[in-house]
Amino acid sequence: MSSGFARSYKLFVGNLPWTIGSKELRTYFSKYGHVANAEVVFDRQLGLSKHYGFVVFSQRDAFNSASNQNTHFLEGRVLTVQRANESP
DNA sequence: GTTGAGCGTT
Repeated sequence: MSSGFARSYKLFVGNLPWTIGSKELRTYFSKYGHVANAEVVFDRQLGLSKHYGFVVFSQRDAFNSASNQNTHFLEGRVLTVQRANESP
């Protein structure tokens, strides 16, 4: 079962609106629990968001709550949340 | 000012 206990609870968040930033992302996921770090990937060449980012939770409870829902809503848009590939 | 499919700038 794809189980995997990672050292950090990192989630890959995609389908982000163009108006969303790391702070907005952290604020949204902060509802589920304490967010250790949340950042949206930006293109250094263009300076625009890449429409996806990463959210790291400090507690498994927060990660569990967020991971329990694969579909999230932010600013009226649907966000795709998956576990990051960083740590298998 | 525009766009869109994906696992990254310090």
